[in-house]
Amino acid sequence: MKTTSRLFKALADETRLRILSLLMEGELCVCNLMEVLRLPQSTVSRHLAYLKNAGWVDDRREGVWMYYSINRKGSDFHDGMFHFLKRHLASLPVSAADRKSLAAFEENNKCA
Amino acid sequence: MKTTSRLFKALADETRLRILSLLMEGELCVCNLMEVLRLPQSTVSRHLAYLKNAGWVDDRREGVWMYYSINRKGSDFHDGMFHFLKRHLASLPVSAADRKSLAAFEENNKCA
DNA sequence: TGACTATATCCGTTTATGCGGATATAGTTT
DNA sequence: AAACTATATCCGCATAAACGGATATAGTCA
Repeated sequence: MKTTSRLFKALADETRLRILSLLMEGELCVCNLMEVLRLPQSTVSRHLAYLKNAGWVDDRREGVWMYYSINRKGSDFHDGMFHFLKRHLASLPVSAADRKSLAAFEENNKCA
Repeated sequence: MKTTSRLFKALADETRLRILSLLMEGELCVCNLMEVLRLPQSTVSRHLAYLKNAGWVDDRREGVWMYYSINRKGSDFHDGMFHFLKRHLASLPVSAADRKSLAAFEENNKCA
């Protein structure tokens, strides 16, 4: 039960929900997230560490960049919640706006 | 999005999850919850107010007693999450123990 | 009305969480 | 190795939550 509440705590923050929503499109590196969220790097990294710790995301190093993605190897709880969240978050205005600004940034690939 | 994170915050606490799990069996009054959770009345009432505020539970007065139940008139989000939670929480040891001690209390109806 | 009971709310204290600049780490390039 | 870049972690501060005893409220019964 304590574990369950910890998993929910990770979802109980607007920034982290925005991050998850963005990652549902595919993996992203920290710099992409910084740009879209317009938050300092330490803040973004902290939230990512929180999400990783709770098993929501996975990371992968590629040279100097860290790519984060939704963790597909989580528990049934993770899977079910992820599926549920995907539909819900997609319908929110903030998600749409974030996706849009992500697309703009990716076009001229500022990060690489 | 802020709304969504608020809804998750309400679930991000072990005591509140235990309360929800108990209410999934049916409505209960505050005194029942106090007994099962072994927590002071102010603490239980506070958590119930929190859950009600987030739309997770509903209340009903019957004389001097307040009966709380899962709110069935919530949003799609509430409904979906409730359905998901029901299966998950049921499988946790704490839930089983709480249900057991609730049954014991209800047998000699201490509250009424 | 007054005593009693169940519950809600208040308040001061403690604990947890978020923040972001500063610093540390790790990989890359020269 | 030295300079550079991306990311992680540290640290002090500010805000928010949880706690539970004390008090207020609302209903009941005599």
